[in-house]
Amino acid sequence: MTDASGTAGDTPPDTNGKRRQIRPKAERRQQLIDATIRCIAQHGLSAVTMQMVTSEAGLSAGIANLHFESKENLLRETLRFVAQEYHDGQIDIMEGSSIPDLSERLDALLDFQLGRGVTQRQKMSVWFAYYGEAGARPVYQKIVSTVDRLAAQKLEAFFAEIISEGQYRDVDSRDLATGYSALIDGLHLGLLVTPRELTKRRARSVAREFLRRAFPRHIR
Amino acid sequence: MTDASGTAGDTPPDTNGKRRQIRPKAERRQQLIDATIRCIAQHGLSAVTMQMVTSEAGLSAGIANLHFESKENLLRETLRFVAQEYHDGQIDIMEGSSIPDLSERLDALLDFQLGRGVTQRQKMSVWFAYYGEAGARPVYQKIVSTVDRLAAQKLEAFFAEIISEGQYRDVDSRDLATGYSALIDGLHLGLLVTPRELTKRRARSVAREFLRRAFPRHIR
DNA sequence: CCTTGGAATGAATGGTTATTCATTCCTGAT
DNA sequence: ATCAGGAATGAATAACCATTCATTCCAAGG
Repeated sequence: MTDASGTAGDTPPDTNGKRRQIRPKAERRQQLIDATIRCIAQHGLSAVTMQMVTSEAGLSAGIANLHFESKENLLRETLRFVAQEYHDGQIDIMEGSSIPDLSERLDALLDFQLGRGVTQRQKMSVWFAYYGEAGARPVYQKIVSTVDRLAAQKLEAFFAEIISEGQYRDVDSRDLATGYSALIDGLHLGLLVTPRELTKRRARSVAREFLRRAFPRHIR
Repeated sequence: MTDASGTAGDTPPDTNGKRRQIRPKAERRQQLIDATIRCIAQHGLSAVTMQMVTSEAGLSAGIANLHFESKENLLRETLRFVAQEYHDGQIDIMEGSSIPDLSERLDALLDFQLGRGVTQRQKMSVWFAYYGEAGARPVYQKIVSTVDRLAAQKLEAFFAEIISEGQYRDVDSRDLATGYSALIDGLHLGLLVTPRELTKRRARSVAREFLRRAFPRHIR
């Protein structure tokens, strides 16, 4: 980790080294949130300390309390960020005028939900760490509920479009959306806890099968 | 909670009061595990302290370290207990010669998985609290994996029976079992985190719908 | 009734951690 | 080049917590 400040040049234009750096507030906050995510993934939510986070961010001990008022605040904002990121991604795809074909859009959604970005252990760990605490912390429940509700509505509307286009009978878009969301959550859980038994490839195939049974004319 | 020791009798046969009570080792262990479950559900895994647990159990501070060597041990044994209980219940039903009819057995399984016993907030909270930490703690992963694998095999075999009896085509029992398990997990998660949006009744209906689409001649 | 093994207690201990704040020293404005 | 504002630092502090163990006292056997 000791980088090359080498011999002569003492103030090179690069941004590394141990010199104190002053950065915009927003940037520091994000830097700390990112570090928090890594720490939760690596050590588990219950083992995360402020020292750990600030050290992971490469900053000094007191800085997290400077930018977030308390540890609780930092954790809350970290959850908010992860939840937002996930749901924004989903909604972007579902509203997406970028992909006019419904079949392709369905595929894109599946790709996003079980693809590289979301199923990185890091993000999944954070996700479920908070879920685990949600039963006891109304604050967490509220954050997740808020973003979740919007995503659920969009998904329901999206499924309704597909049902209409495919003339599917005996299918309720709301129940189907709930089931699909639950299935995806459950698959994420499986990927996190029993990666040996459930590979990413098989998770995708299982989810695809669910959709195929509901929308046979839109999948495959 | 102060019960009727009433007036005179100072050594009644009841087990209450504040008097020091000596009990078998196994009983104390279970008492502490039960208290741990209640504490995790109420305060969240990361907030549980030994004081909290022993006080909840109505015992003295040092007793948890006496019967379990450490806090880590207590938490590990608590997870093992909850995992066992859940999977034993499932397996009992699936192996159940007590219910010969496959349709009825399927219903019984659903009843168990989304019925009173399992979906009590207490048990769900504990379940997901550990899942949240599993990403960072191989010990937890192992405990869950072990019981999970057995239950998954039984479920696959059970589904295979149904597929055979119903002559269902284009259905893979393994993928279906994985999907069903994931769906149930996801529904539990929804019941825990967003109880406002997902009622127990609707969760059951969603799961039932999944099974009906796979085994139309066995459901309804 | 007395004795004794060991279950249970709870005050004390030592280690850990969130938070504070006096000090340092970048950085942009003048 | 100088200066003021405030971002960043990190040592100090106070609170908390798991664990220990000397002491207490229940209960079974004699």
